[in-house]
Amino acid sequence: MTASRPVTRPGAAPTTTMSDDPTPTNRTAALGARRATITDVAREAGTGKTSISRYLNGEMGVLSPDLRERIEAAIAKLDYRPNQMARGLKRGRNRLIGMLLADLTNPYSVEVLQGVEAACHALGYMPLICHAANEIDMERRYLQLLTTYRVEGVIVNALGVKEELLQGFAQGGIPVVLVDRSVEGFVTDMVGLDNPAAVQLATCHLVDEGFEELLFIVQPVTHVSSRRLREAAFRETVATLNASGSTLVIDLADASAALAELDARVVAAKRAGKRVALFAANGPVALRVAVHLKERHGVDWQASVVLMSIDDSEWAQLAGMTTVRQPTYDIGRRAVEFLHERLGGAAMPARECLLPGELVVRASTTRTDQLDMQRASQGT
Amino acid sequence: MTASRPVTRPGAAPTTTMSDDPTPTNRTAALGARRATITDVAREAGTGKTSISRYLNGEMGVLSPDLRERIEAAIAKLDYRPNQMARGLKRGRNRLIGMLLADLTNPYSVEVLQGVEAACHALGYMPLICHAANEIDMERRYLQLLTTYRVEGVIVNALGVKEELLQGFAQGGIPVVLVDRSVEGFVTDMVGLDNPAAVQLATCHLVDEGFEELLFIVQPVTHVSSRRLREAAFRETVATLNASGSTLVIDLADASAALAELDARVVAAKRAGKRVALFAANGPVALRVAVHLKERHGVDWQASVVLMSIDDSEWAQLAGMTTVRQPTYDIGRRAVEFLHERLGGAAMPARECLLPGELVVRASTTRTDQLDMQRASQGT
DNA sequence: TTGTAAGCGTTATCAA
DNA sequence: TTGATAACGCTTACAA
Repeated sequence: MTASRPVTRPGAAPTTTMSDDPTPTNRTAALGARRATITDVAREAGTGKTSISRYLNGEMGVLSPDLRERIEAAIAKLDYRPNQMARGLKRGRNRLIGMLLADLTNPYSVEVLQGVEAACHALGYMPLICHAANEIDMERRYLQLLTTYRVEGVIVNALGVKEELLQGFAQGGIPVVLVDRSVEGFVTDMVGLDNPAAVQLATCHLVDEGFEELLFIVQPVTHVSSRRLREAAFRETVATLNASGSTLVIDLADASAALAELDARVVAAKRAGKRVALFAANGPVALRVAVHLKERHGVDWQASVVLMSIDDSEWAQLAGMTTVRQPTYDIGRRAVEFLHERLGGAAMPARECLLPGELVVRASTTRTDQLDMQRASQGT
Repeated sequence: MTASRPVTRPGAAPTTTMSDDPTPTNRTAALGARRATITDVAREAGTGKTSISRYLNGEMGVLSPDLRERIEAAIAKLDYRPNQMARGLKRGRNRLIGMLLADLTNPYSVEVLQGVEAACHALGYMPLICHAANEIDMERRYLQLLTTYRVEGVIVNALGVKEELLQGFAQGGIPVVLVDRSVEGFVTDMVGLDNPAAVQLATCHLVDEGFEELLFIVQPVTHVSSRRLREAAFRETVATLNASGSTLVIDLADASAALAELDARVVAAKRAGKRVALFAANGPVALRVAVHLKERHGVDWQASVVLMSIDDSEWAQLAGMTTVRQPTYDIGRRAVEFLHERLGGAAMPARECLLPGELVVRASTTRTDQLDMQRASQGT
């Protein structure tokens, strides 16, 4: 069972090319497949493990140039890499940071991830990325796994976690930073979009552009604070501006009813002679709605219905759709920084970092286009 | 420095709600922030570590019901979780599988990842996901890190790795599975799309639909085998069918020249009275081209130019673009299975698993649309 | 400046 | 059926 596992050998590989040295000619060959350990290096360099460890940890001031050279040579010769696991076990910290993502299919997550990765890189952490893929069970399971791998901290883009699970980390002294949304009953650092400001920005833009009936489309707001905040901000802004607007809740897993309702409202508004604009609460909603509108109104759907959204999806440019771009990269970066500060011992009340969104104006909401819209607004 | 890190305390957290028990009232409180170890459990259960270990590893047949119950209770009481790092250190395997992705921004990667995750889950592995974000340095760095964390195997969607780096894994007895593309000079298991078949499928479709001039658009093929294979297959198919077609290389980082050339070729073909179709070698290329065409021909660009692509991007449906959908999920799954077999000791020549793509026909290449195209084909 | 030895949380060996 | 005890690969007092 633990027999030496034969290394992949050429044989009759179809498409691939060359490479035909039959024996593992390199330096590690003597050790078999086993990786060199600190003991091997010590022996090779003719010294003790301590000195190797010192070398590895950069305590150069305390090593004679001679010894240092021998160590360097030994490490190179054996192609030695310190075992992080062992290191972590001894030190009590393994530089691992858990990053739990609700849905990588949402470009938002990928972008946040990029920020997280960059910051981790800069600060010497290794992100242990967990993708719940919208499965609440997966989320729970990964959270357990993270605790099992003894991550030093976690960044959570929550799907449906309950407060208690996260509480477990906090009580274990493992800092938790929430991203995009908070978790009911759990007080901790959190980073995300300044939803009220972003929604206000967008809503004002629509009103400025002369739209008279606004329809905000959002997934079920239960337990997802960012959705709730966006919806609330929409209503509030509409009220403040004395504009006319309503909210439509759509479940992406079963959207037909909501989409029918959407059509109905659009038609009603048009009948009332109002210019109507649709405002999707995030990228996935926007895509779903766009696909529907295209099915209903044809390729030229944008002449009939105006759509904008939060999240600057990659196809937004193609569709010429106005959006609010989230500062995703910074959100990720900031989350890691929060964690880093906590890991450094910072003891302060939970913080909240709300970053501003950026309005990206495109043709969809622009006056010239509205004229087209006017012209074609007869569709039922 | 190692002082007990104060757990996040409410304070004046703005948006969040409730939770105000001032003391950590739960069971682990007595231990401070430290997680319970196997020794703690043994003491609590009034037995030795060995029995706990046996329990953890499911050797139930060798435990008296009584002891078993006590252990169960102790584990629950202390909320004990075995430390994977320590486990791995002792056992020599930590169930970690490295997954190196070239670019998560490409939905292809995310989809493959989903398959990988599912398979890992099923087989009891934990994927350690590394995202090179198109940076060749990152890729190298992550590869080093993976070796440092002693992953049991690696799945690599290569960016620009050199054979030697990967050779290091193989020689260390760590199986490597390549995804989507091979690495020159490195012979190992690999999983990906059956490029020749997929391209042939698409090309035949275009010819069947009556297109007379085909333009294949692909990123620089150097060192990315899948691109090379697709391009070759395109040329071959075109030759076999006695059709007319050419290839255009586009560098997404600096696309203007290629896009100008593209326009020129399209115009030339149309002047010659030929129906022309563009065939993008992957999703990112398709998006770039589509955005360009839209800028050039306006919202109704699809009436002027026909585009299809490999990779069924999320916006493909919105644009009504014909595509070849890759079996991404299966690719990921298969890669893990390959790894699992190697880890189980399977010693056989390197294998190659080429999965078929699926043609998804949409309006862009469909006859009725071509008529529109004909009508509007006067654009310079 | 260098080395010895103890121990991190497990599992494996061996004896009871 | 159970339990000491010795590793695993590393860091860290503490000596020399």
